[in-house]
Amino acid sequence: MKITDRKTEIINVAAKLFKEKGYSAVTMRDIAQAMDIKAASLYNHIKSKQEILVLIIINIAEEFTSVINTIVNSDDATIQKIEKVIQLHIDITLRNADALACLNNDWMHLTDEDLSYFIKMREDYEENFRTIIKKGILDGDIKNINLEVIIFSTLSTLRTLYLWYGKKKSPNPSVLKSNMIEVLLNGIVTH
Amino acid sequence: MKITDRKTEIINVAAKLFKEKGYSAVTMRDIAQAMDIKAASLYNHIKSKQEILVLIIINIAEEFTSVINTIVNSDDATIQKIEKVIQLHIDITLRNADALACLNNDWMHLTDEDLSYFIKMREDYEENFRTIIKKGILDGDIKNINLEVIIFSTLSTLRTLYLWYGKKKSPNPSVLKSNMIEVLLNGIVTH
DNA sequence: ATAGTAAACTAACAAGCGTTAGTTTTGTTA
DNA sequence: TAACAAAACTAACGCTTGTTAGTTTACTAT
Repeated sequence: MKITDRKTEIINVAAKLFKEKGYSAVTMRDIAQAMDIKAASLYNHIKSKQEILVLIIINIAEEFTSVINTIVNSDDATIQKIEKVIQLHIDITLRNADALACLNNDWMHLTDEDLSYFIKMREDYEENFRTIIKKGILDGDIKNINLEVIIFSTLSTLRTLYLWYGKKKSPNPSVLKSNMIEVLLNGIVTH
Repeated sequence: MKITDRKTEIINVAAKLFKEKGYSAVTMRDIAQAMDIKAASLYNHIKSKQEILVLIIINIAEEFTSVINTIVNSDDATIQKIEKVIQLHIDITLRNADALACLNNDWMHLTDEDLSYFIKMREDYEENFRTIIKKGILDGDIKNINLEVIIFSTLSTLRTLYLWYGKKKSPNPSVLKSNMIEVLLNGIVTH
């Protein structure tokens, strides 16, 4: 068994291209060219273009689903739970930014069961996060302002980390984590 | 002169479709069908598919550019400037969410001068926002943590407002504004 | 009514798409 | 070295794409 077989290579190369131009604008010939082979050769390893997309997106979505379930069911305090969610997004961004970009931008090109499975996971993820925040508000740890504003302000920032992190002026991962926690929890204004 | 001529209609319909599936996945036949005409008829009004994309994106980008320049050059305090930037993003989101989605997701399908013009405007926009925050840090109004974390945490949230605002549980525009200001400036934790 | 124009139509094009079939090359194992 | 499997290749398919040419319809102003 090779460390990375050819199929995994295809998926990684495709994810990178999908990140740059989007699923629909990337052709099988583009992917092949990036691997220095012909398009037809790809089909020795994968079933279809769709399969590539599914493998990129569903794996990551399942990881998010699994980890947030653990966090929700833990007996951490609300603030600790939120910090772990932040940690989760940073971890996956660092490990697989291309796939994350693909999940964010191209999920709507999934079809049938894959699409509904993904949407279900995304809804459940948001509902889990909502549960965490709701309890925080009830306990007086989180401000009692519109729930959706809190949920999506936070998730938007975490979900689009891949868009900017890695450019020259960005901090190292541990500074990133502490700064993200500070900004998302306590804001940017001195007090 | 009609209130909305046919060309404007095409642009609005196209923006909506681009928001749902992305520029590359939407065909001229899709746009035509949504208007109950044939694809060839579109060419009585527009020059090409590319032109539609350019008209959708560049208009909005220029509006962002223009307004943030006014804000930067005003003599408002830093916090007021940030509040005006938040206002700007909310305004455009409410008025033209489809075009905003298109700008966020499909700008890379612009070509040549349009592409470089857009990238220049986006860089200038971020640099203007950076200038505001830098002064805030210097004056002691903004926390002295990594500049890029502050910039992109804030901009990420503002830029992806269109993704969730308008769903059932979201607040009315004036509550949205005050809550966004509270969350982005002071965070979500009680103190 | 006639002329003129705006905006629709039909038909078709060349290029590019994902994918398949059948064949050749490459590398490993008996 | 002969046999086998993995992974590349060439060639082509049926379909869709953006777009053009030429024509017809619908409306407005003379």
